[in-house]
Formats: sequence, structure tokens, C-alpha cells
Amino acid sequence: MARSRTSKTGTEQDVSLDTKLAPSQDRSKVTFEIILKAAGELLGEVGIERLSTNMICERARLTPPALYRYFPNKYAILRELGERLMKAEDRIVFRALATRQVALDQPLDRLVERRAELLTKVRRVARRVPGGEWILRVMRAVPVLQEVRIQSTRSVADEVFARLHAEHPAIDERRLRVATLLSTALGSAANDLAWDEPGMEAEISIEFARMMALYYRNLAGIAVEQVVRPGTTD
Amino acid sequence: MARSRTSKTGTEQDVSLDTKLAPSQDRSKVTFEIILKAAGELLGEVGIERLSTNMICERARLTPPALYRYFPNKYAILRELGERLMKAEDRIVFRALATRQVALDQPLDRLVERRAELLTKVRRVARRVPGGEWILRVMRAVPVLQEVRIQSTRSVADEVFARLHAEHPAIDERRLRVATLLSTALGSAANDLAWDEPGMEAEISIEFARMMALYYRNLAGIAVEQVVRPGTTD
DNA sequence: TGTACATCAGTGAACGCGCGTTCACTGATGTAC
DNA sequence: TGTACATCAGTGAACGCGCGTTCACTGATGTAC
Repeated sequence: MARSRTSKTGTEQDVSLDTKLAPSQDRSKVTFEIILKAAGELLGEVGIERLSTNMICERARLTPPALYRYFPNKYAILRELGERLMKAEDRIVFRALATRQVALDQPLDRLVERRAELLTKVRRVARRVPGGEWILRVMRAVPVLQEVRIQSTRSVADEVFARLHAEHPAIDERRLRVATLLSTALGSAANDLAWDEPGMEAEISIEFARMMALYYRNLAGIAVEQVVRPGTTD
Repeated sequence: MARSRTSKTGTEQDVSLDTKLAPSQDRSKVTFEIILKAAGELLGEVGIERLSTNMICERARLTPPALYRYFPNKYAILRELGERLMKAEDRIVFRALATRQVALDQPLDRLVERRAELLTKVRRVARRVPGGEWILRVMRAVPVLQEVRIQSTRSVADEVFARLHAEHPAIDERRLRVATLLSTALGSAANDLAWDEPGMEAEISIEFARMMALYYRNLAGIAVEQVVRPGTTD
């Protein structure tokens, strides 16, 4: 926070997305949070297109200058919401990586189950945040906010890459890079689908987990049947 | 086109997204297309948030009432753009399904290659449309347009389901439903990623194709090695 | 083939509204002595 | 512990702008005879 503004360059006008003053007193920290909460709620209720700073102020029971004390414009609010949500999601994944929860060399069914659980947990984090689902969608569609989503995908993918590369050094590095980026992005997409098809949430998690498990084990040279049905060679 | 308007019900105001008059003379058909083209271009240039009907008119070299002759509001324009693009994408998939191009019981590497090609083809269709990439993204983020994307995903998934169910009747129906929905949604996500990571496009197609091929063959009970390395039993 | 008329297609000019944003200010909190 | 002062936090009221949209109209195209 309290970072410098972007200067105007090029034809496309730059929009500063940084927050302005870092709230110092307790009162203002509360205000800062109230603004974010109101924005998240309204995003879910009326959508990005009808969301306005005036509307956020009304919901937050503040006057506009109070909002502008902390945020230069509505995108800065969305960016803060987005960054927080992405970081919360990322933490879930990092924590799972730190254990051997999703190691490839465990029985396939167990790996699938745990991978599915991880996906569901990520979905729950987003669901707990007011407007969480919509925050994620908006990160995709508004050009100026895309960077947040892309960075989050990359940082998760990097972490997964590091872990898998250490444990399976034989996997081609370039392919593993692509694979981790892809599986990370697809994870978000699977959760998006789970929102669109509420009757299939659990099954989506499981089938997605299966896709990833089969793929990564194939990449690492672990035969499928080897673990699933011990004793059979084919 | 020329369908009836939605009536106002509930608290959330309904927005009619239907086009209004069907253009009858050649001149007006051209106008209709010019509006869509201008809207697509501008969507890519300025984003959904700054896109306005006045701006579209300016680019299309028309006055606003001409636009309102055909579209009740800007969402109707986006919807028409979205429907056309989705249908174009869907056609590519349907055509591939009609042949045996992506049949599961061909050598794995060939299946992967063909599945990757299909994905790349779909990406190319979207790329040829002005603002195509952004049309797809906007379908995700604007509540009132989501339905278009969801319907397209479902219709493609249904078609894939029908084909696979006919060829592999042993696969559990419910799982196959989830699988086809998921793989369809993930295909779009893979293409989104390809846009975000332009240096990896071809590899993304291939690794994604591999994920799907391995998964579906596992689902259909086709062993991986059986075809990849003929002669070896493990 | 020419003309009168009906319908279709697009214009010029403006509307009211809500948007993002700011100015000058008051009230609340923290701090030095 | 009390008070004077500095700084922080938020208010009231309004601004100009561009948005979506519409009215009354003109010009272009098609059609009947």
C-alpha cells in the first residue's frame, strides 16, 4: 500500500490500482475493511457493470471522499479483493505441497481422493469471501486486473514445479513447466464449472483429480495399474 | 431475432438481450454486421468497462438510433457476438466428432496429436474474430451473458457424451456426463491459458490433449502401454 | 418503363441520469508537556 | 491528570462528463399498376 502512482504513457491510459493511504488508526482499518466487504457483496449482487463507487459508499455507510482516501478508483478495490482471495487460495495449495498429501507415488485412489479434497478446499475459501466467485470471474474479464490472476497462477505453478522437479528429476523440465501451469489454470476452471453446475460439485472434484493424477503419474513414468491393482502386470 | 422482450419480474431487473428487427434489406444486413464488427474490435481495444453504445456508433460510422434499431442495448450486441463465436467453436468440435479423428482406440500418440490439433483449431477460430479472445472472457464475467457460455459448454458436452456412450457403453453414464462437461470446460480454459502464455501455445495444446487422452482411455478401460509400446506388458 | 406510394433505413440533436471525483470543511484521535 | 495542539478520519454538497436512450425527422429502397 501507499505505493507510487503509475505515470501516463502510451495511448491506453494507465490506471493506478494501488491503494493510497495505509490506514493507521484502528478506526480507519475498520473502514478499509468495510469498503472491501461492501464491494465484494455488491459485486456478487449487481455485477461488475453496475458496480460503482457511489454504490459501494452507500452500502458501506460512508461518503465518497472517505473511500477516495484509501482507493484511487474502483479497480483498486477490486484488485485488493482479488489479491487477497488469490493469496488465500494459494496458501491452501502451498500448505498441501509442504506435506506429502499429493505425492504422486501413493496409491492412485488415495492420491485422487486427496487431490479432490484440495480442489474442494480451494473452492470453499473462495465461497467464504463475499462475492468470491465473482471476484475470480472479474479477474479474468477486466484487462487491468488480469495481471493479478496471471501472477497467482504462475506463482502456484512455480511452487508445484519446484516440488515435482525435486521429487522426480527425470521429468523433462520444459514439459513440467507447461504441465504445472496448465494444471493450475485448469484447477480454477474446474471450480468455475462447479459453480455453474451445482449438482455435480463433488464429482467434478473427483474426476478432475483423476485427470491430473493419471497425467502426472504418466509424466513421471509411474504405471497406473502398478499401484491400483497390485499383483497384475497389465 | 425479433423475439419478444422479457417482462420485468423480481427485484433484479431483467434485461432483454434479443436483437430487435431482423434486417430485411441488404443495406441493413450490412449495418447489422458493421455494428457487431465495431463492437468486437472495441471490446478488444478498450475492454468491457469502457465499451459504450456511443463508442460503437462512432466506430461503425452510424448514429445511435441506427444501432437501437437492431439492438435494445449493449448486452444484446455482446450476446450476438458471443453466440456466433461459441457456435463457430462448437461446429469445429462437432465436425471432428463426426469423423473418427478423436476416437479413443487409436495409438495414444496419434490420439494426442489429433486432440491437440482440435484444440488449436478452436483457438484459431476465436482468434480470427475481432476481439474474439475478449468476447469469450466477457461471457464468463458478465452475469447476464453467462448463460450463453454455459449453454455452449453443455451442448458440446452432450454431443461428446453421445458419441463416447455409443462407442463405449460400459462407461458409467453419470461419470461420463461429468467427464464430458469437465473436459469441455477445461478445453476453453486451456485456450485461455494459451492466450496468457503466448510462448507455450503449442505445448499447452499437446499436454492438455495428453491429459484428456490418458483420462478418457482410463475411463474406457484402455491400458496406456497397450498401444504406446506394443510388445511390452508393463 | 415510368411514376406514385409505402415501407425501410438512418440522421440530427438532445434528454435526464448516475457516474467518478473533488473542494472546503468538521469532528475524532493521539501526543507533548 | 489535564489541556493545547497536530494529525487523522470522515462529511456535505456539488462539479462536469459521458452514458444509454429517444423524438421528430429525412433519405433510400422496394413495389403496384
